[in-house]
Amino acid sequence: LKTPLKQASTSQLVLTERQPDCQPLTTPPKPKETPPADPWTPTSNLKMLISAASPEIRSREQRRQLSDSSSEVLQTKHCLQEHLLGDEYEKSQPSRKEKSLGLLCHKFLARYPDYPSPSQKSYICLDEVTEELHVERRRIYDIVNVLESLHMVSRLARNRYVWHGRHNLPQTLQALKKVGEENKYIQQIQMIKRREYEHEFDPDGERNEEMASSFGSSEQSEMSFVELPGVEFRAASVNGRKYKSLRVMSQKFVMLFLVSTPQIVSLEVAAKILIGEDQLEDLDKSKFKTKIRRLYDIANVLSSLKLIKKVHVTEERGRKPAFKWTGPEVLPNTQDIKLEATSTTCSPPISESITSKEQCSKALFPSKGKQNFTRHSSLIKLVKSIENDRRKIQSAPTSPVKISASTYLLIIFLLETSFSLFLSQMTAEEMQMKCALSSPEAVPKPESSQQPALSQPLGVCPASHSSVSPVILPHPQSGVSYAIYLHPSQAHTVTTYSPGFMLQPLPCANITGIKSNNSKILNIITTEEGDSQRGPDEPTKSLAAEERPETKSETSSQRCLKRSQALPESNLIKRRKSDEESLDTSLTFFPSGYLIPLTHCTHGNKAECSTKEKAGVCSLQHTAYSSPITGVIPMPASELKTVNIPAFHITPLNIMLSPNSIAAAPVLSNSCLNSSSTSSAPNPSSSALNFMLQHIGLIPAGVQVPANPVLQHVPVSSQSENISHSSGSTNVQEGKVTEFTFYSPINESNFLFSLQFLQPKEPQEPQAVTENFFRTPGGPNTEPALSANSDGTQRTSQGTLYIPQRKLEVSED
DNA sequence: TCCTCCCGCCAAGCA
DNA sequence: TGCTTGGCGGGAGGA
Repeated sequence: LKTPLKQASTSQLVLTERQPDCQPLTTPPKPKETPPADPWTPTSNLKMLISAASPEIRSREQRRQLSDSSSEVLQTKHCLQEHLLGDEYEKSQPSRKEKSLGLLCHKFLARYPDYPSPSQKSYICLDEVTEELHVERRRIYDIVNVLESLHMVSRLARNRYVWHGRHNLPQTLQALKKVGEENKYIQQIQMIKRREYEHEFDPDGERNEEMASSFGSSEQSEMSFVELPGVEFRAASVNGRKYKSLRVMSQKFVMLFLVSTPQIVSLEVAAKILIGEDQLEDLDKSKFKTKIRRLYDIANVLSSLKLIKKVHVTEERGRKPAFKWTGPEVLPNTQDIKLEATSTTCSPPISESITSKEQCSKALFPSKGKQNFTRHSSLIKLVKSIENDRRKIQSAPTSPVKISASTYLLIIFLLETSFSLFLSQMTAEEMQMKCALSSPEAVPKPESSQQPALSQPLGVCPASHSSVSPVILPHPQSGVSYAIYLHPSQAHTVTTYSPGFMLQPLPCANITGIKSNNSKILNIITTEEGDSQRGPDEPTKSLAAEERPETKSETSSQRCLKRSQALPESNLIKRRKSDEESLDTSLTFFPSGYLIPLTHCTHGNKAECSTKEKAGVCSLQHTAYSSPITGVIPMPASELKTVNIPAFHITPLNIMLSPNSIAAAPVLSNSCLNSSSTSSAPNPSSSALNFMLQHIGLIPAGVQVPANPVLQHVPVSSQSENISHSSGSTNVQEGKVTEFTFYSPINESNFLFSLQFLQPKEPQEPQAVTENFFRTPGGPNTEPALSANSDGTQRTSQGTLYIPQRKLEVSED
């Protein structure tokens, strides 16, 4: 049994990639030709190893020669060591980088083909490897253990492993994803992030206790090595150490990527989850540090396999190392994979008919048997057909459309509530949250009829700790705006029913990957993902980073408020994908979503848009329509290309409306809008609250909930800097902001969201509401909301819904 | 200063 | 009992 030979092209590719300055692999020079007097350089050993990986020297004889030469080189090294002074010798040693596990793994992988012939088994002899690579066995174990976790190798006997290559990788990843879903890793991630967020405001809170309960007992959550059928697992030790082994850690680490959306996992979160599964009560620094060390080891190997890539996630608390999944996309299981676990405490067999996603679906949306709604060409045709029908309906003379702010808020709240319920497993009592709405029941958005037909998308981020993020954007063809609600686990089978709204799954495998027909009107809502795609030198990022205020002495509520004010500017800079390069980098982040037409609960007369539509200026109508699937219009994937959805959003919601919108609101007086004093702020109507609560089923129809006392009106003096940066608008820079801040009635320190009303210095004439009621800031060239308007006169008339998010940037090293 | 992770001790367990 | 395997954490290089 001999170590199999690696294909020449592969080894050269891998090694030259890692060592771009090395020579093309040719027949290596005989080591004997190396003059002994040559100084031992840090790269000489590496060059020799590269030569060793060359196929030309793969014959037994040549390998023997190489081995001889290696020993000679070692002798030379020792000799050199004797003759050199200590410092000189140390300097002559390979640098730390050149001895890194990642590079070693590259060299290791270069020895074996990615896809070995199934008929010919490849064997790995550890002694051989350690000798040829000149490393300690210990290091090889690190590599092999991680490879074992992916079933790329398996242990055959002492000192001997079988090389499987990447043949098993898709199956393994699929299995790991499934197990990860069943272990609710996504929820654990969310929980940790939520705890982190809350910890900012409650540093003395009983964090561990809550976290322990969220993780469940360590026994229950303990999971051992995930095996594949046909890949025998023969760990050297079958004691308790196995459950802490690098193999299991590696698998768990990979699971985190596979269940996350986006597939970025910070080391901190990963370590906490791994610790949490072991012994949460021992969550001390040293243990955390150790986990981090091991994760680095694993990450190095995974990076060498090109499964992950290191990035940095910058959020408000600083820059954190993280890794982004760059491996193959793991599609949802189409057939159950029988997994075997070596632990009795492992998850139940995965062959159960009800998958995690289905369970999620049922938990979330318990009714209506509709399930899959697969995006298919026929579906697109159907959508077009429906849209045509709707156009015909809408072409009838109607009155101008008014969009209710409560419609938006209702959606936001509904989504937030529903998903929070599911993800955080809120209690029923918590669900009785009395969330007051300060907004008018109908806040029309004055808008010029000359508004470009294809307007800005609207970004909406839920208020807190939900793992899904809706984005509302107009639908140019249909004239209806939609909330796109993305499921973090790429749910593809979820169908929901909710009073007044229907959520339609949009199972786009890659919603950002399809070229838009109207890309110029689509804008990026900058998110963490968006940031991650942004080059480090892009101005928006630095702008956002610079403008983030930081005051350590502020109180929690102040921080909340500050966050709510600061976030828009830093995160809602819309970004337009103007070239293919940027498009490419935006791929694969949001594989699924739900579309929620915002036609429900429109108020006032319908828009008379037949003529406008002909003129191409009024294609968006927020009118109720009655198509065969009323209320359910899948968003063509082409329009989703440039939409980035925030994924981490333990985020306050910050809604900014134009004063003109407010002016048109029947229940909000101008005095309120014009006032920046707390005393004069009127208590907002509770009708919107009742409307919303009824819609989400928290209270029966007819029951009225009084205006919520937890609503706080927070006057904000001219936050011109915030506003101007976030919107890019110049004509609101000097505006006043009246802000309503919503707190949870359960925990008043729990900031939910804030509603800000903008009043520019020069009031605009109230105008008829159009589809462009809400806008996201930014856009093409970072000012899409403005640049979309050709005349620029409508900017102040456009209501703006700013969705702040936690400051979080992802940068790649 | 902090991140990153090499390095090797040493314990568990196998042959 | 020697060897293999691998958990673990000190501490140093590097950013």
